Amino acid sequence: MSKRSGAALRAVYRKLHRAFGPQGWWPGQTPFEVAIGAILTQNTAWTNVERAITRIKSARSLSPAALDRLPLARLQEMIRPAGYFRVKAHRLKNFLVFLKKRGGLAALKKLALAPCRQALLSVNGIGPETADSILLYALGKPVFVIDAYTKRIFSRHGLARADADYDELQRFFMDHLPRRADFFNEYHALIVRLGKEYCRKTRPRCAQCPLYE
DNA sequence: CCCCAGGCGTCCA
DNA sequence: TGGACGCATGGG
Repeated sequence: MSKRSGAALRAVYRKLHRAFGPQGWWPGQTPFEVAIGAILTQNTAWTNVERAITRIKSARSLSPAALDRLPLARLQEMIRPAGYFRVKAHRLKNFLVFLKKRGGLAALKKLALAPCRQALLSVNGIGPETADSILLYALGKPVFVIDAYTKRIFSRHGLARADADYDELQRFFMDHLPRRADFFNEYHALIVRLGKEYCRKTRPRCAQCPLYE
């Protein structure tokens, strides 16, 4: 069962990679930008996050110090296009306080995976997916990111239980795949690509999914 | 008009 | 421990 699951997961990866090629994730130039994007994209279309990040950049505020100096109300207006802007402004501020206390992302990166994850999860507004996105795409840690697309795709294709929670699903991937950051990076990016194009909730193009090939 | 998007915290049984 | 609910903008 363990071996077969691993083979199935690797087969899915091969199909996705053949269909879409390398995705070059995360869309963001610095670890800090990646982390900010990870918070802003919570339950939100990425195009809206891009608008918000563009506005932050235009204001020359895309750094921990500059964002920290920004009054809450100004931050809210800046990230308004990303939705949930009041909630997310607080979450960004919480993250900035955390970063300052921890000595920045570079210091955080020196920690081992488990304590680093635990630290991120202690921030109010950073849950498992956001923490894992930061760990993988900002800090280069070998952790598998689970998101709504992952659950939907793998349960629709009968490869995972529909009622599996986050940690269960993550263990499923991490116990059956080689734990390499660049591999997890590409795999998750491909899942999102597939999800956006072929695995929406309402199944517009479900039948043309490249996984059926 | 409707549904949807790369979640999370809070509240309550 | 887990389900309901609020949070909000922009696109289809």
